[in-house]
Amino acid sequence: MRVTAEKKSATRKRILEVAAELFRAHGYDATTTRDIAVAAEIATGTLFNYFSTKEAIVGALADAALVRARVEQAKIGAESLEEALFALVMAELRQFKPHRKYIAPLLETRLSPLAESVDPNTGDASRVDHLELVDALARERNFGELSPVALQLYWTLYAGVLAFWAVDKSPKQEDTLALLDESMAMFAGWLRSDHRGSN
Amino acid sequence: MRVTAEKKSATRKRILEVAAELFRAHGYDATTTRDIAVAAEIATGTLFNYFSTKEAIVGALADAALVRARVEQAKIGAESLEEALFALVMAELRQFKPHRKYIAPLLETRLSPLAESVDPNTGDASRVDHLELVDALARERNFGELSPVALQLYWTLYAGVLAFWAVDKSPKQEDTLALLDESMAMFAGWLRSDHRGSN
DNA sequence: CCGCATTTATGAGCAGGCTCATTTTCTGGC
DNA sequence: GCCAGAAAATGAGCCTGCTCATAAATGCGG
Repeated sequence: MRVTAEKKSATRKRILEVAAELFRAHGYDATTTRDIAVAAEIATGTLFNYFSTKEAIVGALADAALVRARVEQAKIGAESLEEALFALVMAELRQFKPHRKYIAPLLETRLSPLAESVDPNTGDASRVDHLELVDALARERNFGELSPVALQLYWTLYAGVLAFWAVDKSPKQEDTLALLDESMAMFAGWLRSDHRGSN
Repeated sequence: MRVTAEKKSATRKRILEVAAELFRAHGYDATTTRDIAVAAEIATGTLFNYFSTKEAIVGALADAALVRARVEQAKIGAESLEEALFALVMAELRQFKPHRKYIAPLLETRLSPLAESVDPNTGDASRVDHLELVDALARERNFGELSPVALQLYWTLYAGVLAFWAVDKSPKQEDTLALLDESMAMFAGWLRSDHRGSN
């Protein structure tokens, strides 16, 4: 039973490795699920015992990156809310970087609030996690609990930054930094004027 | 030649009509291109002589709605920038309303800045148009020309509102109005503090 | 060791978006 | 009318994500 469990997780790992490699080499669309299965030395059907969807494979790669980003973020001390949010997103972008070329299709479906309508046990756990962290960072700095509208606005801005980053053609994606900076400044400024003011 | 041209545009119109009807009745995914072709009394292949993609059909429906929205918007006089932008987006939402149930898949690909990377002669004409109008509205009210970052931020907020609206479950989508209001207030406030201040 | 149950792997096959070689329809000059 | 060339229509068929009936593999009580 243990041997089998190990083999199973080894297969899963192998799928993720070969998929990442193929996606990086040929892009998301040009990599077929059959390609991945062959490279991982399993049957096509078996692939779908491990991941319910082609997109779920990229999703798993992204989740792993987000976990690493969270660890990185926890080490950073930031004064203002702007700085803390900036650092949070930067940590994620650093981890996403190797996957930048093929992660776009995932971002579209995963960042969109359109995805939120589906049942809550799906992959929007990462969104909930992220928003909880943002809320905690705001509370630590004496902003009240963030309203649903505030969270929605934050998420929109966050999604906008990631989407921009995915296609940012400036040499080192420095344009994304500028956008992120302005986005977080805008959000924090709005929070202070529109919310604290009425507290 | 003229007769033919008329017949061609009649076919196009017929495709759009039956597609809208089928999408409304069964949703975007459940409606196949074969269904549309049968309902329009043409062959599957012919459908793709008129629209290069299934999504392009929804795109054409959306474009028509946007044209009507623009007409509606031109009639509205608004004082502040917030009010003008609010009115602009409201006009679009009113026109999109009949298509709300099936328009979501289109929004994902069309609103995302991810789409901007492709060549500029594609469907992002509507984005350029919209942003030019926003820029004009801002100029009329003595904001300077909007910077690329400002336009990017605006577009992100706009996309966030539309995406929210598409899945808004409040009875009359009144939650969308609140979000739109806050979004535009945030944007206009940021414009004033961050940009005019340094002029 | 041996059935037996449960879990996992397999690949033929389906569905649906889209293509393209072929056929049909149209047009303009004689 | 009639014919050549252009434009449009056609539907068989390709590709690819995904499913599902079937077959192996594994674990376990006796």
